Amino acid sequence: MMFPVNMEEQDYTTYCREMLTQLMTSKVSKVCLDAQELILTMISHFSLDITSVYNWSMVDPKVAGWLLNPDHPPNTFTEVVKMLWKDNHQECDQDADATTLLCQDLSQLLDVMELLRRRLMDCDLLDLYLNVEMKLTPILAGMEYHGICVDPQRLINMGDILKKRIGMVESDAYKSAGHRFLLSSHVQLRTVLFDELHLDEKCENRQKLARTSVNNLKSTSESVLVKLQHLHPLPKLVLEYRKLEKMKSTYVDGILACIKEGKLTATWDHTSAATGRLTSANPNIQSVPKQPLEITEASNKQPAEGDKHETTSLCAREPYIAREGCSFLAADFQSIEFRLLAHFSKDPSLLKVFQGDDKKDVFVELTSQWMNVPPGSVQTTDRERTKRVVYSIMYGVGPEKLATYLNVSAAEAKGFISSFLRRFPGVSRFTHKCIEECKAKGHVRTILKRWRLIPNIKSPNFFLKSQAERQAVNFVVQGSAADICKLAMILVGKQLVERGLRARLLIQLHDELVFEVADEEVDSVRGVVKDIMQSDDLLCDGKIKLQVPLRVSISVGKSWGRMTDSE
DNA sequence: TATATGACGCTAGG
DNA sequence: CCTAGCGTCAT
Repeated sequence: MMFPVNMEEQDYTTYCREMLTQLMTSKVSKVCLDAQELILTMISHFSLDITSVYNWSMVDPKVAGWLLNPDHPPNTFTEVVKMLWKDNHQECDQDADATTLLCQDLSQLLDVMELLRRRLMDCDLLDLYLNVEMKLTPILAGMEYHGICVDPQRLINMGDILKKRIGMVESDAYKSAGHRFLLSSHVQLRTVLFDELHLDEKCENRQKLARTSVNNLKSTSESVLVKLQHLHPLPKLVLEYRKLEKMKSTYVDGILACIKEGKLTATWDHTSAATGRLTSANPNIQSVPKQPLEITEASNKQPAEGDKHETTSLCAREPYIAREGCSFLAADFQSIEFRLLAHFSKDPSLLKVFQGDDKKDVFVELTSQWMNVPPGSVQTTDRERTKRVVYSIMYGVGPEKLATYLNVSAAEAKGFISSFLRRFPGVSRFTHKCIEECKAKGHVRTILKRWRLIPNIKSPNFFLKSQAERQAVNFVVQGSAADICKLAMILVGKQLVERGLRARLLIQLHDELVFEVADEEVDSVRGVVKDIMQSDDLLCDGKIKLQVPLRVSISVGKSWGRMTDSE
């Protein structure tokens, strides 16, 4: 590349912008470590329009390394080199000189990428790499650049309300425990609950209380406190304290700390989830609570009237506001993981649940099929239970954990699972197929051939082997859903640009996309987004056929906390 | 004595 | 099942 020296600064910037833009849109292969960061830098530095970077294409060695070994992605170029080198010459493992030399010489970048390309090809991952992952990179850079507007004053107000309430709950907790202690410390709480108050011994019909996973100590988690809350006032107070504290520390103070120049800019990480999902950090915007937190605020105006309480509802998503003249538009794949389970299992009864009327509630339909009762007479509790059972099977969790979710005995939970699997035998066939495939090949694959290596599938250790089996099944479902959502991001992005619509993707919540849209274009964008996400062509121009239709629900609002369904 | 780091437990989202 | 992030507690 040539850079002229005798140029005015403005001309120079223009020159660089033009040249780099031409380079980026050219057919020449460009290898770039951390391509997402480069694109973001270029957008900011040259004030480029996001839409102009969507067709940039580069290849990034780190993303390639992650696809090849998603559980241990390389974090630096050195690690990429090590990864290739280790696998190619396993015998001469200890020769560090060659490695460091290779890393220092960036002229090796092309060779490394060529090696990676060959490995991707051999592993049948090249198509996924070039046509999905690398096309996603500019979209992620755009999301980082765009950011989200947050009203800091709203957050500060929420923080004040929370602080007041936390103080009250704290003093109530000290009273009921009989002394002060660090309420946020699970270690101290454990001694108070079990050594001082002996609540575990008083527990009704000797329910099994959860243990901590590493040290096998008595747990103080939510499921335990729920079981203890009728024996003593303290557990309930701790539960409330934790909810308030979580909200304040993570979703008020934590978010406030991430606001820069009036907007929230999260980092979107392409390679940190082994399942192929995206993650966001600083802040993790994917975990901002959906459900509002109900708090009872003691009225301080009329203390004479005694027990007057006001209940306030705090919604963590409320302070997220669309820019002037814009609205948020959220598009949500309805129970996509469950639909994929039906697709993979090919179970006729399960498939039937997703065919026909879109307005039907799938969990009501499923409960009806399972229990042999008409959909009209399915109870809400039965519906919830069905949902839990389905997700437990998909996640591969055993009867013990399902029992804690449902608050029933392990034997009952086991009964639900086996009854479900008897009624929908395709599901068992699918899970067994996953496990067998994994045993035979050492890995499993998603619908777009993304893979995960699971060596523990042959472990002699029962716990490790069982965990590996759950991971194998879960990866196929969760990873395939991630694949489909990535395709949606790419195709919707492309279509919006082609139609010249002013809609920008802000957030991806695994099975949901949130856009910011100019008010006058909401209707057009809604149409485009829904059509594409529900289209049979979404999966590689229809080359891959799903056994079930995908359904998308749309909601629109000025605040992320107040979104209303929209046909 | 003061502060940095890593393991652990818990909980928000999906 | 898999993420991020906050808080304790030991080192």
